[in-house]
Amino acid sequence: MPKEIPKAYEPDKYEDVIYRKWEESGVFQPENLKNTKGVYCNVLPPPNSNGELHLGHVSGYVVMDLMGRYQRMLGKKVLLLPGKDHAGIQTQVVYEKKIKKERNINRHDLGRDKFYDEVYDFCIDRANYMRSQEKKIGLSADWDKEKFTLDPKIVKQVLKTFVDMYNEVDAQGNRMIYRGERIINWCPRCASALADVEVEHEEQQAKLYYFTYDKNFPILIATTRLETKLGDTAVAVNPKDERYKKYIGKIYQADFCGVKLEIKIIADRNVDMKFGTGALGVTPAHSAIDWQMAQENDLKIVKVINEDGKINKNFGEFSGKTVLAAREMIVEKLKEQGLIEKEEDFINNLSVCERCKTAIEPLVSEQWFVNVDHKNFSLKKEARKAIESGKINIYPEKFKDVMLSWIDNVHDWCISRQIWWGPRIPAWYGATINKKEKIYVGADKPEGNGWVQDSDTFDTWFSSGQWAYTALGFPGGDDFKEFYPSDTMVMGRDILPFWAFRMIILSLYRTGKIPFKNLYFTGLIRDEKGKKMSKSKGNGIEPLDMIEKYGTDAARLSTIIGATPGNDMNLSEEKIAGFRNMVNKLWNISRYVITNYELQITNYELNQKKLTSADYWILQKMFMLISLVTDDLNNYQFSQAGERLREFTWNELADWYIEATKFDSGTEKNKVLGMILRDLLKLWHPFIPFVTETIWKKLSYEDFLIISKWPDVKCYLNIKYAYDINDKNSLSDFTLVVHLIKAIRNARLENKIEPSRKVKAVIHAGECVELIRRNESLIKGMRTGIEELEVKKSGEEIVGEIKIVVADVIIYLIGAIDKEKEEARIKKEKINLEKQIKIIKNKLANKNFVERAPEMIVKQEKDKLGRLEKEIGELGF
RNA sequence: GGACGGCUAGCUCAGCUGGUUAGAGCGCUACGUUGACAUCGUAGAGGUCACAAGUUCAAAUCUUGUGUCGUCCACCA
Repeated sequence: MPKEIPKAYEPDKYEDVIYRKWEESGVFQPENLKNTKGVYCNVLPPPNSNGELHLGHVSGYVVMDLMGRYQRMLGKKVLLLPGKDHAGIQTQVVYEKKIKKERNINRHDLGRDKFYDEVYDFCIDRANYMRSQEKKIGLSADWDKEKFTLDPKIVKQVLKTFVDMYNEVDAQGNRMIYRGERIINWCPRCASALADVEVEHEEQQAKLYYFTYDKNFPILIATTRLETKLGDTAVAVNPKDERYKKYIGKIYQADFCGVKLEIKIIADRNVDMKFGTGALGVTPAHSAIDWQMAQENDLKIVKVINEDGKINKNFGEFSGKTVLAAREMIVEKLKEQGLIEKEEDFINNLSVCERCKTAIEPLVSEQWFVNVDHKNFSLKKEARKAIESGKINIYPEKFKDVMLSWIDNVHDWCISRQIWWGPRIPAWYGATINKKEKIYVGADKPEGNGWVQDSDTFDTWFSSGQWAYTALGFPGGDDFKEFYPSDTMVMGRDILPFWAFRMIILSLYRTGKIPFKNLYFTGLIRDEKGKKMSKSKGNGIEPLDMIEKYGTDAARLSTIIGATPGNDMNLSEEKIAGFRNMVNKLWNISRYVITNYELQITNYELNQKKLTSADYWILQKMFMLISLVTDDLNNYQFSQAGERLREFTWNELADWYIEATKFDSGTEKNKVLGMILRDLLKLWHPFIPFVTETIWKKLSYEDFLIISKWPDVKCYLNIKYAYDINDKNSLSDFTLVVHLIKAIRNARLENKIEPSRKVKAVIHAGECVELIRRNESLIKGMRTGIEELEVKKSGEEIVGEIKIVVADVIIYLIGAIDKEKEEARIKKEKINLEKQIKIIKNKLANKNFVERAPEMIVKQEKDKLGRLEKEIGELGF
């Protein structure tokens, strides 16, 4: 056994080496695992391969890796399947910025094909870098199977889904995927349509204008967007509004700043009578609600704003102007004519593009949509069923309701994007015959000439939404057959509507099965003040910097301990440093044990006659720890499991048991310590794989810790304890010794006895006399400063000395009293005891309590009162 | 407007299905080079568990209401 171990754990000396050895040994490949029972699979969320890993990725991967390692140790055939996402719009935005900055060009300068090729290379490059980061954090994934969303086999399936859904036609001829002119969210900068979920809302200060179209128009209306009024075809009022009832149904011709409008007055119950003037100018082409009204009232739809964010043709002097310029011109003109009655400051919600934060223009455009409530197969209803029935288990549970309410409110999903990066929609348009457009939808280009492919690409979530099965090699792949549906899916709570929902609906449609059995949401990681981390604010913590500084294990712990599932967590560098200390503590415990003992690592046959109080105690604690941590992990209580492990390692093992071994005379230490260290390393391994594997190696085990078997409580149960180890309230001998030692230390400090000063102690131990005698060396050795110890069953009260009472045991410290300080200490003790006694007496004086509370509880209180009164009596009150 | 979540020690948070003297880590105070660890040890101080009412023998824990901060959804023309 090696005896030379460095004082401090230095992660960078071991991490890369160990990771490489794991990889080389093939343990990340499920096929290489021996004697497995059952399978476990987690299809890892593919990060967008256009940047680098941030803390959010890390915290998610740590959870997944933790679960994967745990399941592997349970003996399952474990597959953690990694991948990368091409991330349509986001990557295009990133790359456009890059070429603008580096080469001062835009994508049109390159042309579609060249642009695509460059972005592809860029993604591969980023993917390589990000993979190295994923390895750095210890992810035990099967890299041989890594997938990319643009892998031909995967794209083929994505296109097939599109074709299948297009060909899904109900009795009325409605397709599940259809092309149509509808109002959509348009990002002028990305020059693309966006799905509803890709739009964010930001509050902004705006002006609300009260105006009429011309001097003959009878109704005053309010708007913030005067320029869109060029496309108004109606004015809507609430049907109950007495002010406007008489106008409903009438049609007015108006001259709005030189543009002829035909305005119909319509009634709609959604109009808020209290807002503005209670009358709303309806612009069907540029507002979702108005568009809806236009459908219901058969209104004309006049497009005002173009895809480039400028005013459409046919609007005279306004045509070609930007939205803002047109607005100013109209304000000017209306003012000249005295048609603006007033302007009000007003805060409204501006819609912006989730990716580039540009203001969204709602506009009518021809796009591809998924009908989420199709008659042949209602995606939303099927998804609801899968979740409600519990086939998909959502954790934490509160997200089940979030998911369901989201499902209920979902609209048809716009899946076409006018960008270049990503798989193209497999639709071809033929030469027009008889002015009717010919369309062909199919995976491959149709026969014949003149077919032109749709220039749009897919919403990236249409592709990543199929990841759960495409990544596993659907339909024929072995992994798909063996591992689908996967066991766990982990993602940040922010992408529930984007990803979780889409994966569920698309998987149900394509495979007829749920994509995964358990869906676990993590919270978001924020800075120490609870602010969102962002590069521009400079408050982000770079995971790789932290790993370099404190080690991967510390970084992993910092994202696990203190995190409540689904709740956001604040993280600071100090916190990570704290966990570095934790890792180092474990290192030093091991260092001490390894260098001081010839540890048994194979034979744990204990000679129970030789076990000491401390031995029994730590074995019991270990038994409890294994049971509880196992339960915690089975219930996704990672933080709690981590805290238990820290508590055991630091406060029980290091502070008490290891300290005790320095004075304890037991002969079984090499076996007990061998068992404890072995199992402790196993329990810690899923959390902090590197340091545990490093120590494991120093223990000269043949196999890697990563493929060792999860601890079994059986060997702890075989020990004959003097008390019930399943009862966590039962006091072991050692617990009393701990209380005694703490009380002695406290009394010394309170009496200001110099730490170096040795004293004599006399103990009147009553029934505990044998127990105290057995543990004499501990009581003397463990920083109590006791040199001479006299243990008796009972004796005369020793007056004028420090007197400590713990349960039935009385300790006198001889010749060290500081009268004043001792009095103060006793007084404090007394107040404390009295407080407790009072509480219990009050309870017992309450007739209702004694009568109605369970007998157990009443007895507990009575016993406690007896004990406390005895103690307080001993102290002389 | 709808919903959800937080509000517990100076800070970050645990406290599940009601019964503990309300806990942890960091920070703070005092002391300490004791044979792994100063990335350490020992001992402390510090909280009307946001507020109010209710249920109960018993409430940080359950119910209702209020306040406050935050998040999401819808949407404000």
